[in-house]
Amino acid sequence: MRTKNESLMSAILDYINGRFFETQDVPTVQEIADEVGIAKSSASRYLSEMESRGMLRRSGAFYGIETTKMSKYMRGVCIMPMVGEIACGTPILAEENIESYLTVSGEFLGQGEFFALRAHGDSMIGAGINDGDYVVIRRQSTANEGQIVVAMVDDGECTLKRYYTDEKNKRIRLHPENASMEDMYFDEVEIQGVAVKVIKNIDA
Amino acid sequence: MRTKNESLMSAILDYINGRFFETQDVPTVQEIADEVGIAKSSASRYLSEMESRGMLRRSGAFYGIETTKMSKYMRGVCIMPMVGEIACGTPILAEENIESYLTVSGEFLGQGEFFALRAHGDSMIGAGINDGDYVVIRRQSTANEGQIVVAMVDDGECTLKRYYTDEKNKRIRLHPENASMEDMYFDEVEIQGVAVKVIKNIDA
DNA sequence: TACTATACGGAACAAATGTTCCATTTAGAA
DNA sequence: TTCTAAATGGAACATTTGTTCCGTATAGTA
Repeated sequence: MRTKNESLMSAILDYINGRFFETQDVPTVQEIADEVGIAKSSASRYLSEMESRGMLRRSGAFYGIETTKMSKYMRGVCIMPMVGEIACGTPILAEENIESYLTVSGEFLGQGEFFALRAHGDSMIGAGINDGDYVVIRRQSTANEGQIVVAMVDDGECTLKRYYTDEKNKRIRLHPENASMEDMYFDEVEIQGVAVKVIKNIDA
Repeated sequence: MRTKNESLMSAILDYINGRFFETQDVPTVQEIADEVGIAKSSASRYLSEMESRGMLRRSGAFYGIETTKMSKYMRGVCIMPMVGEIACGTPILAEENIESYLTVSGEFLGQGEFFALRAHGDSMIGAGINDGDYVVIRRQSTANEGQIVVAMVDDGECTLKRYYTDEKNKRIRLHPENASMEDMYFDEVEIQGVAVKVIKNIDA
């Protein structure tokens, strides 16, 4: 008898994963066949065998291959806009403000909708947020006492400060983490989200 | 006469972008037609019109739609493995060490191959790297004086330290950024990469 | 060596893709 | 209202998809 070609299977798996991690797409059966040098029908048969062995799963009829490595990558994937300068008065996530995108997968961020904002100035230096750092924000319109928030104040400007409420005066206090700056008070601010992570460059 | 339906085009564009940013795939012409409530042939015609207007591009025959927003996202995309605990002696990027993946796009990282490592301990606290932070590493086997490197030392352990060479003694000095720890000296270390970014959680 | 179960490759297949053609409908102008 | 150019929708089309069938080649065993 003949034995199943194990090394061929791992070659196929490697090819699928490699393709996916390079171009984010999935090869067709024909492409797999060409790659490893077998007929399309054989490739199809191999894929079936590999599926029954749990090496991959196939969803629908077309383009449905998913390997465990891909699943690991896909798990809870979320595309996060990276916002640089915010044009005055525009909504934060307006198209023109978005510099690029970051796709985050796994349990890295948890539930929610996120975006990243490039910090400007030194007002939060005490919280470890320096000029030029990216701050990952979870979108939400409320905040707890002492959280770092992105708030839009009267003039349409966005600012990153620590958030406090003043029960007595019914006012909101935005507190910069910088001894040389003073707190700002507002009757109302529009909270855009809460900071959850900072991405810093390492000055080499 | 009749005029072209501009709002339908932007609806189509929104659908394509929305689909892509949610599931990372591209809808078929039929799906687009169903979505906006027109015939497949009309959808095909709209796509051609939209392409000639520069709203999107179509590469090959199948599944070839790419919008400018997608291009912006795709630009220089790179999938970065996230490494947590490193099993002793295993290569850093061994499958079992990878917790999840981060896809980075745009000019965020620049050229190179990257991975992210969860920092362990307080040895680099002086450089702003705390326990549990993720450190983004550019893979390379050499380093400049004073750069923060991931080095594999004799026992197969990986460590994150500042890198110095001692010209006189021809030895390598790994310097922790923590006053309470002492420098370590080695005849040889295997540099895995150089730290370029830190991702920190915000303690809320 | 001879035998047999198995793997393989080519062709045929149904399903799905995007495109094209053409008759019909529609919206705007006269 | 009538007319006309343009947009629409349905059907037909070629292409590509993945699968199945069947005869052949192959590898391992006796």
